[in-house]
Amino acid sequence: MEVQMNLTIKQQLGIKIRDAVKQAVVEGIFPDDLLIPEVQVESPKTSDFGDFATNIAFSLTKILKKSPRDIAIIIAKYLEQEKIIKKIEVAGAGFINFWIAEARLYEILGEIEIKQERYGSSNAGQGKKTIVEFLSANPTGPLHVGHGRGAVIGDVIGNILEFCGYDVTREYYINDVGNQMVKLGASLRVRYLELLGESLPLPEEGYQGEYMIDIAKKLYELEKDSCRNKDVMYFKDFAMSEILEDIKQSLLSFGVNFNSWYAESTLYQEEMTKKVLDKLKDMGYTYDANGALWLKTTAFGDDKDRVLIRENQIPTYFTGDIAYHCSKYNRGYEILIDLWGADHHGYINRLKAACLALNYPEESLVILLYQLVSLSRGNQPVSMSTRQGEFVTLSEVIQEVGKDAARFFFCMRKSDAHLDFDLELSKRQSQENPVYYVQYAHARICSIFRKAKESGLKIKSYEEIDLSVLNLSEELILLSKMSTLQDEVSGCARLFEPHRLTIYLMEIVSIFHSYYNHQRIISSESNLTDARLFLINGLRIVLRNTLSLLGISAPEEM
RNA sequence: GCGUCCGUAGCUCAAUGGAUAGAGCGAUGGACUUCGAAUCCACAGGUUGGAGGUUCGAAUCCUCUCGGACGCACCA
Repeated sequence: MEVQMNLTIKQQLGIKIRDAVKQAVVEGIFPDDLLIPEVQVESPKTSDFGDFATNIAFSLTKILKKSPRDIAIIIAKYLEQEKIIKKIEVAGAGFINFWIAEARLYEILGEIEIKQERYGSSNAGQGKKTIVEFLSANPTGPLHVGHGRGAVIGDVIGNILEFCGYDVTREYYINDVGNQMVKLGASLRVRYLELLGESLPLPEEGYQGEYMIDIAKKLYELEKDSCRNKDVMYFKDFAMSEILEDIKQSLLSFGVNFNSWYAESTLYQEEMTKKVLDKLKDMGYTYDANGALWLKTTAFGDDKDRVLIRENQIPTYFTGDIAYHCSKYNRGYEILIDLWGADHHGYINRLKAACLALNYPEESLVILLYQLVSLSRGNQPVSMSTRQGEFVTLSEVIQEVGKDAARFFFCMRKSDAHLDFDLELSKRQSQENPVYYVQYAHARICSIFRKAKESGLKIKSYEEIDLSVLNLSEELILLSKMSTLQDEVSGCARLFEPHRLTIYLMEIVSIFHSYYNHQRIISSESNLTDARLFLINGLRIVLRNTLSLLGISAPEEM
């Protein structure tokens, strides 16, 4: 069998199953006009049900008016001779279970040897220009733990899409315009004047956090008392650039890399906002009422119309956001992915409505939500108000539990589920955190190779090794699991669900640990040793590639 | 009041509409003279909040209901 470079085993099976159904049609066993449903090939939950399984018979029962079991038997008959299938079985009410031929499983190792760090990648995205906008936390304070979740999910989605062949930009939208920024400047001004001996009250809803005092001290060190008469805008600019610098630093230590920072103020400088407003007016989707300018978002599925320009003639945040999304389209992006905290969900319809009004294709804008993180320390809830300055910063958490553990933790959960981050628990369990379970497997494999090297063993190439000695069920299960990496990654990309990768890792690593505890990799049988070393080297690459998508290190020693 | 999301083992969470609902933590009992015990093995733990419905089949979809989180601005 030649090394199959393009299709995964799962994909191959899907095609063969479809062909089998077609063949049954050709031979008149199934009716000519049969509409073949999409073939679903799944990894069964237990290996008793084989390497893969399909439920195709169930989806045909209604059309064919036969029992699923009878249909399964018919289809299975056409697949018996397939070379990649070792054993086929009709089970349960009509599942078809497949065991894959060893020779096909061994090819996985050949494919890994060739592809190395690209193993698991694909070209599903066909280079489509994609922009993932995430985090976009207001530059009014340091990032807190809650931000960590959005940062990691966005970052990993970016990695996954890239690995699937999309041309990805990660962008941070900086809200540097508006009332809150004025309050930020005013708050700094008060803190600065305090240092000069003038005591003033903080502004209403000002920023009370201690970091503002630090920033004031820094300003004082640089400028002494020369800013006494500067206006609020001056203080705003200083505070914002300090805070942004701090945010960038936190992200760097968290392994999150944005390659684009887009300031809201740019939209006004480039008159994007005005252009968009004109366009919406020309299209007849706006009207005046109560002294304000409104957009008829209700015509596109929103609950109520929304204000574009307030009575005081200042555009709303919404207007800026429409212009911002136009700018993404204008910059040539075909797929726009926005990742928002779930507290913004009420905003979705409004933005989608605006993009529809401007004739952008509906499916090109994907808005993803992640549920907020509630923080607790033991049973005590911890407040996370930026304004009042009570929060645990992301940097502190990274320092306490480590980048890898924090990233893994945030990725373990489905993003639309609430997440309770218990600081006590995460610290207490830090040594037993699942991330170590995965990393330990990688380190263990590396350790075996150090041992092998000491004994003068080398990794031979795919061509040189007799892999047929790998015939234990654990070895075959491991291989079949390794074969699904690309399927897993593209599933994550399709559904925007990065947490599947952590689950994949846990599953495959648990097979490995068990295997390791029961079998010796390096033994006196040299053929077996060569083959097993080659097997775990392939696994090492699978682990490394998956961890790298998650932005988690794959240590050689721990 | 309206809307969105969530409710699964003691705890934190998995499970494309599929087979006997699974992991980890925690509890209990075992496994290092041998490639790393951050591991493995065994055992226990459930009316998937509740009630109806849809169908070959529901934790998943629909309706109602109970609990929780978050939204419902001419704030950002």
